[in-house]
Amino acid sequence: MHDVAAAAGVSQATVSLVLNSASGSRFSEETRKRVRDAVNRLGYRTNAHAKVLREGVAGMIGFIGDSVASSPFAGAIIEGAQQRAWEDGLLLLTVNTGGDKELETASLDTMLSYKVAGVVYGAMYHRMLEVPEALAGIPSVVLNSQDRAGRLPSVAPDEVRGGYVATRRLLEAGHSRVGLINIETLESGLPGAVGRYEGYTRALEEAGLALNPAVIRFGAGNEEDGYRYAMELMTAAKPPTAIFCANDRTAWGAYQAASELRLSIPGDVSIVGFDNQVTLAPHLRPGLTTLELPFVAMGRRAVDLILQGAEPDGRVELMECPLIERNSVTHPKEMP
Amino acid sequence: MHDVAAAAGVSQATVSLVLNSASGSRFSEETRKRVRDAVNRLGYRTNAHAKVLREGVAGMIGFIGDSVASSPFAGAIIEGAQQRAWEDGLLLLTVNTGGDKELETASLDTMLSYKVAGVVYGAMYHRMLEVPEALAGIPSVVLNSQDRAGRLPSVAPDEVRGGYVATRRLLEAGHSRVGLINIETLESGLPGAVGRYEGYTRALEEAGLALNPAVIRFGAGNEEDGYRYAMELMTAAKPPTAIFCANDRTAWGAYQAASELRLSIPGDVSIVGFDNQVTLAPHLRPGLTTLELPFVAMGRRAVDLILQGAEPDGRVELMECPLIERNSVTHPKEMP
DNA sequence: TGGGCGAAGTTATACGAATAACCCACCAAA
DNA sequence: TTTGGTGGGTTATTCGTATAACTTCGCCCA
Repeated sequence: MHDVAAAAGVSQATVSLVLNSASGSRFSEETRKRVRDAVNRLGYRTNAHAKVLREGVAGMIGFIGDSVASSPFAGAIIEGAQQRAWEDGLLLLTVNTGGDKELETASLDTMLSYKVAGVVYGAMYHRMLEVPEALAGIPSVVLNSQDRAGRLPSVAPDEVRGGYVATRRLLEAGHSRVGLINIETLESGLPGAVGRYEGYTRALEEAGLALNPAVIRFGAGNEEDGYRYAMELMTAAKPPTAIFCANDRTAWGAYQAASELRLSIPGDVSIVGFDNQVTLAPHLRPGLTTLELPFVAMGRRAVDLILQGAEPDGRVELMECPLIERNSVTHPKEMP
Repeated sequence: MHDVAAAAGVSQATVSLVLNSASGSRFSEETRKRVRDAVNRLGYRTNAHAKVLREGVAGMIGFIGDSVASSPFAGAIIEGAQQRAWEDGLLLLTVNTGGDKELETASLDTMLSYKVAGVVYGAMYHRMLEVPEALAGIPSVVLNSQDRAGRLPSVAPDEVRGGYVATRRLLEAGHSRVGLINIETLESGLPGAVGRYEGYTRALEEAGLALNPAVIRFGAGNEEDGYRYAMELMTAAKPPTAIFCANDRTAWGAYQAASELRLSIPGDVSIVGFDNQVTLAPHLRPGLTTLELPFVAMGRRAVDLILQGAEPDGRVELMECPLIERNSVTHPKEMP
């Protein structure tokens, strides 16, 4: 900057003031031009560290994730966060801890050294987690999970509403025997599993239908169990006419079962999934109607909160999972 | 740091020297202890910006990607890069441009303001690309792609060798009629498509087999085309006994065709894929034998090069794609 | 007796920018 | 003539750290 000043024949302070033009038309147009020319000529770029040193806070937001970047889908979370950050001219300082607590502490420490404006603590899948104490010191929010201690604000998908919407979609198509292949809830206590189940029961209840254990199964959330339980359900005496699979992989398994039983989807059985996995849902035949986890929106929202100062008020913001219509749902074949 | 100095009853310089202990046993053990105690008591953390300001270069590496973070698989590239960077205590400053050139320029500019030690310019899939000029100024490497201008060093998968290994795997199992469903090469010029094809032809040649256009197809690399062309190949007069599908999605399509034709994999036809997509390859039945794109290794290697200074020597480092054995390959049914 | 030396610290300065406070010339109004 | 205001700058200081250069003290040896 001193070089620029010299080249423009003014003082360093003038250069700074002109560049940040905070002070309106404090300087003559001619001087301003000389400064700008010199800047371009010398290819000057302001040193961000000097700036931060003076101002106290950096134009960076820390992002700590367990394995977010390498997870096939949750990566979109980073994209959302980064988009939002950039809208305010901030960059993301990212770390994938892979669950390594030591790395987590150390990298968080480094981030704090860099005076990040805040920290997003993201998780690969929705759960309750322990957050590092050091986060208490600066604006921070838990993303795609919730702070077990209930202190930091969290942003997470609205699983209950998701389960409700999925089920309603089937009910409104005219189905009354709606099966469910969920992820095991009790042991895992996963908000996704618990919430989707709750949404399912709520929708049935609201429609005046009784919960029927005969058409409900709990599995591991993979295609094996999807296959196995769909097989069970569809070969039973009174098979359901529609199944809500609490994730897309389970739905894939159900597709395989249907194919093996020579049942058509959605002709013989309608299916709704959950997750909208881009490598799967659009490519199944027929395309899978499913709910999308709003990763990008959640990422954006988390940074939003940081930029607003993110008090540790323990609030949990649940974001809606949009229904993605494809072709796996229709009305039941015959209304018995 | 001045506070720490005051608390320990020494000068700021002493604190700095003790903390960086570069000067060996310059200070008495007692003084060192007093300093360390004061540091802990006050929860002092060195200000990274002041440090960078003095030293000129930051402990950060920039990562610019087109859509790497949001791509379901290439995200692993970031993980590798970050792992390697952290081994030297550096953090990653990441940006996803989504192809937006303006954002790219602007964020790169910001990174340079932050005096990053280098920049990794990563791509979602292997191709030739234009790199921003500003990269010329600092150590930088192109990752999972190549610099069209041939200036920056690149790290990319060895597609030719991958195609060769895949094909050899089938030849060594005893197949002599090995089909290929590749991605269209001519128009796209994609290194992946071109390279895998070359590897295929090389393996056949080496085995003394003639290239047989009747068992070769070029598609879009999706499951539709995989299905269609596998159908064509397997219903022909002399069907191949094995097919190398140049990506996993194509292989998935081939599985569907086989299923429809009531052909068993690998009993009636062996299949090798490419990509080792974690959401797909292990979940197909039978598990798909395929080649893995070495994302983590490539990410690591790119940062390695940066840390070594990464001269713009235009070198291209090709990294081997490991063969992932599952259950889609066996020897041909009968040797005609 | 004084010079040399090592141990243990301290002082002073630079890194690059932002900004409060000051300065000076010139003009208008009293 | 004095006072005051204003346009157009400049000077000096601050942020937090690293480190070269210097100081001080005690001890040993010629």
